[in-house]
Amino acid sequence: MLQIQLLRENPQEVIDRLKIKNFDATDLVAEIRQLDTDNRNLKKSLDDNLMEQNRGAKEIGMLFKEGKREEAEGLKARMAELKEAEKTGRAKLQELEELLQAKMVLLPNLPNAAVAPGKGAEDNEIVYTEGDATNMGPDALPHWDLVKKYDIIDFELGNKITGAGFPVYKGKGARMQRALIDFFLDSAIEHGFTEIQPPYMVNEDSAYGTGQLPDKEGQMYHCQVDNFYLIPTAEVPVTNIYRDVILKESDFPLKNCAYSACFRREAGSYGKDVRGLNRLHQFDKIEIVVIEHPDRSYETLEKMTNYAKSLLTKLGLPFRVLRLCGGDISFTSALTYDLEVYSKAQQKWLEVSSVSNFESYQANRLKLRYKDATGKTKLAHTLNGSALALPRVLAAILENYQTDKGIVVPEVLRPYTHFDIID
RNA sequence: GGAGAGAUGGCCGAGUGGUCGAAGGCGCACGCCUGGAGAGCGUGUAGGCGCCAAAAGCGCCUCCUGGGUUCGAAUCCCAGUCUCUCCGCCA
Repeated sequence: MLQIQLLRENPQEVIDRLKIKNFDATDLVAEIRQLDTDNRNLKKSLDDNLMEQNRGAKEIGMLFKEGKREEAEGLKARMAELKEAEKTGRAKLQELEELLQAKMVLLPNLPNAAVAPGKGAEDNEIVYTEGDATNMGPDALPHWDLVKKYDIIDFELGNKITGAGFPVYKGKGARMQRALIDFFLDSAIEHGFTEIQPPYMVNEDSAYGTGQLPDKEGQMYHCQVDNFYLIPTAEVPVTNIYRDVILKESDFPLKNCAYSACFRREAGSYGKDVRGLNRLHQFDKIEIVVIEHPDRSYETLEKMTNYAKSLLTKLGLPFRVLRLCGGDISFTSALTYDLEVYSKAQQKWLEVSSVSNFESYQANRLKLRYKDATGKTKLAHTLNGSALALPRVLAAILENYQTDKGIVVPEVLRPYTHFDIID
């Protein structure tokens, strides 16, 4: 959520910058400003009422003590009037506040100045490429054939047990998963991240705190009996650690990493992109989450992106980095880099990481703040990124490392897999 | 699942109708003291919102949450949530 002060002080800037995200905020901003004014006026009159009541109550106490009964009774009558006005004022204020809040969450985060305008994925800017992204011969198999050939992932079985999008990893497939998780976690720890094992279900407050609610409700699995949500990413529980927290400046940066299974309903995605490991309802991911001082968050974004890049380099996968354009960047992000690996058999770029700076947008909802040098409380900045999401990394490894003899395990993973080929 | 106890500031803990945003202690910060440290002494130490150009100042709200009683609620009543203990079940 944006800070309302921004709309008070500089509404035009908000409108202009949101244009980059192809979002026309003109009417919404006007509406919010009106609501905000009404809200403050009402609050003022309610406060005045309450002040009179507070004073009156004290006075009545005094009057009774002094034995001035009639005077006290007279005041009581006045109090009854005030109370009546208070009731209507309160109801109206609550209504206004809820409406204001509901409108505020409709405003996306402002994009950073580096975000280029654009319609969609095709307008993203390639800022870096690495490795050999040429295609393999016509004999190269896509991973959904490879996993059958070597019997390491069983989609049919997942179908039987649960449904589409819940694959079963078997034998060396399962061990590859475990190796990747360990490799990613160990690397993150080496880079100064603290490992967290979060809950896989969160309550409503947490889902709201990171912005999954009220918007993306349909994207999460909901456990209705207890009103819990299955996490779509570890970002949700890990960031919510800091909900309602006030940090010291010296606490920055807070660097956490977490492995978790992620659950996504993916309502509305069909077609060829969902084939094999490309899009699943349950998948594994290592997430890095950083809470940072506003002055340093962009520096940190670069570091996080570089860190994610280093993982792909070590795995020997060709990849590129995109700076997302206004049309493709998420609602809540100010600047996002996507990392895509090249899958030689599918002849396609696959997104394996997305690293974003949310600036204070998430922090505002989370009430995640810090005290600055002068003792003022201010909103912190939050950042997160995948480092990395497993299924597509695995898909790329399987495809790019296939040989006549089997799938060669990338060097860095061998200490974790304890085997060097899948055959 | 059954029975009971509880929820107060960063923490511990007092407070059962008004002068309580809240004693006292711990912690923390600053100052004095010291060669330095400790001890000791002193001062300060929640958050949100509004009025104000801003600071100062003033006002409102917050003692788990939401209602209620009352002129007045941390304190009384109702509902809910959470935590703890015991029993049962269980990886």
